[in-house]
Amino acid sequence: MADKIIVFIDLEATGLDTSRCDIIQLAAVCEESVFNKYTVPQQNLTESATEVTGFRVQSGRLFRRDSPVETVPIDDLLTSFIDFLRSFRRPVVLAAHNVMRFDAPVLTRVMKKYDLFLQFQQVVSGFLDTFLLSKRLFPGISGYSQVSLVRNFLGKSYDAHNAEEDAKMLQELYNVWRPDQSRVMANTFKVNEKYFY
DNA sequence: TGCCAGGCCCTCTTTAGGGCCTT
Repeated sequence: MADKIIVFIDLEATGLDTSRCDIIQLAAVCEESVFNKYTVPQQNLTESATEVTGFRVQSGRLFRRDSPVETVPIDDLLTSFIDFLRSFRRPVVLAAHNVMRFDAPVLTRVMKKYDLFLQFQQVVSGFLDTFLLSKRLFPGISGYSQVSLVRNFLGKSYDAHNAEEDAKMLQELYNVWRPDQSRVMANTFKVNEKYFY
């Protein structure tokens, strides 16, 4: 684990169905390095995703809360994300909240769809699930959503469902928690193609 | 027509059900 570097990520998507949703925003944070890109999804957002994320597509353009957002094609987003991860020149562990139930299946499926999974697998060694980690670290607290964890441990509210802000807050939480290596290892999972979606 | 994610975890469990967490 010592040779690895943890990159905190978050993605916003058109819905919760990991077998078919499209990525809208992908963000990654590692100390002061930040990656954040948007793409126009190919399918409509579910009603709840529109409500929760504030994204909508109109005339082929992406808007968040009525402000236009600069976008790139999805394959550009994915390749530049891999380039960003490769720039650390160390095996990367991608950390996200509930990553095993959402971000990992989506990322894996989409990387495979664009023939980028092998490249992805070459730079990413595992996924660290901070949702599972937080439940092990702090049993019995009132809730484990990222919003409630940020409120309880950092004492602030933030622009949730903006992937960049979510990733930055997750890094702050992790830095406050300072979990020992055995806890981190126990909640880190290998990258493979067998995610259920 | 009517449905619409789904695996993990917990417990008033195991011949099961419901809540959590992600968008």
